[in-house]
Amino acid sequence: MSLHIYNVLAREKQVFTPIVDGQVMMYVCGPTVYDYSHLGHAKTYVSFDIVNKWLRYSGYKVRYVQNITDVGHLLDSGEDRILKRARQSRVEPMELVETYMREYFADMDSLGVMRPDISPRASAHIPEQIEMIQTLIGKGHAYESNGSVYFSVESDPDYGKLSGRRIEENEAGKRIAVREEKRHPMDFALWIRADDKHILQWASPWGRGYPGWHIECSAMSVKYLGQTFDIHGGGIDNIFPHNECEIAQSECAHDTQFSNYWMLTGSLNVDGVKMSKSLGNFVTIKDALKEYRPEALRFFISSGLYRTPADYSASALDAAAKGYERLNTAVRRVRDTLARGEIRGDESTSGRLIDRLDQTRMQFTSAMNDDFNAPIALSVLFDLAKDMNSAIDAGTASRMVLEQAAQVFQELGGDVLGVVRNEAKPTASAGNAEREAALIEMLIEMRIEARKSKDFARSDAIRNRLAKLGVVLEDGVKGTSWRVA
RNA sequence: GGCGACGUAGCCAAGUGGUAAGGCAGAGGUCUGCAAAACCUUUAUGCGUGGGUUCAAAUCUCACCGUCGCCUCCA
Repeated sequence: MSLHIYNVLAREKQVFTPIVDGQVMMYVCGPTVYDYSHLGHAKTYVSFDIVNKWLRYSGYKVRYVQNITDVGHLLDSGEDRILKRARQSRVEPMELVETYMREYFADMDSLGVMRPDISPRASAHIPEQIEMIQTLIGKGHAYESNGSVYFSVESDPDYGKLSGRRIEENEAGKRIAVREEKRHPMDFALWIRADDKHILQWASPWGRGYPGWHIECSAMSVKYLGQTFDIHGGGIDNIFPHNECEIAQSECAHDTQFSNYWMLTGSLNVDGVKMSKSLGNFVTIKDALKEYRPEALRFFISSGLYRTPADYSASALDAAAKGYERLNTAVRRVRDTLARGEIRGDESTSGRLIDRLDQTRMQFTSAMNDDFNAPIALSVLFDLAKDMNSAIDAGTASRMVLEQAAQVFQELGGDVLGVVRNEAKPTASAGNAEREAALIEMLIEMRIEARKSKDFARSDAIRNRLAKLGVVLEDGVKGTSWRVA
């Protein structure tokens, strides 16, 4: 089955056809860096990380652009949110931007999110934005008024096509304070005149000012991806006005389709309402990572569809963490069995397992090709985990089956979904790790001796003290194994 | 008020016409000195409610009830 994508523009799943065969040009709206990122951001960016990785795994050459908004994003008070925070913290605006941009990347790195190919900053693309605004004025889609420039929504018959919002409808229930400089209440700012107190300001043909929030995405996407590109992503909460305005600006400036496919993620809710900065009901990624492994957070995100809203709760995350443990226990057993060479099966006992591995790849592929259905993809991995556990228990898995299973878990569960731990790689401190392993083995031997002489008090003491150090002992039919919790 | 989603087991969550994936929790069992882990069995005659279409509906349609998002800063 070829890749199908739910295109918000058409409100249906469509066959994905890239503009250039074998190549995907993708833009995703990035964060405004004025504070720590929370799990809502994690949901969106992990979701697109999976999209990005699946496209690459499928053989596409991907150029993934995600902007960093560091100017122009206004509060409803009309104040720039970056400037406000900078003033509160008594730092330079760009110092604030730098701090939280680094934090954002650090959080994404922790979550195993592959960095975008280009992370353009709005403040570094002022000339491109001015140029685009000039084009729009030249074509009669924008007008200057009192040092600011507005986009004329009435000049764009397609305005509202993404969100399904009609200009007339909005007029009836409008709650926006009408600026007198606007011709139409729905007109939005492309360029905003700055007063003297405004620190972030640039020279322009209309005097000193700064860009509106929406124009950066239009200007930077055309620069790095072209006038028409394949996929535009973001959170559904930005469908209006932000995404709608991007389309209007770009299509009116270039007279061609902006993005062919629109993918928008569902919001992360807490007790039924959206997790957001303004409501204060958010959990930062940093705090979440103190309690849960990054793979467990990705497991939680992957257990629902990217485009439906998810509900955050401690119990939902706990359940995800346990599911993650079970899946990874199976992966660890496959790896350990291989590493220790405890292979008891051969080709005569593992024929069915070879078929299961092929089946796993096929089912995983068709799930991901069906609009990146990660929950189904995850369930396919669980089915394999169960079969591999059984095979290892029964001693029917051959070396080839174990090796291929390890590879499937690594590629699909690790490289694509990021819910499987990477195999421990040898490091500079590998010598210490070997010594530690030898010491643990020694304690296990001492415990076995104690158990043989029915000295369970002593055997339990060894197990308990190791457990306190984070080393879990498990007695199986083939002896005692250990793992780091 | 307008626009858009959604309502599936105790919880999370897939499934969009052919007879309900997966995870968590629960119950019983195997294994164990006891645990842990794993495995086996089991847990929705039913998918918000009521009509309709169909041989067949969680899936299509209509109405109603409920929840949420957006319309104002948010991924």
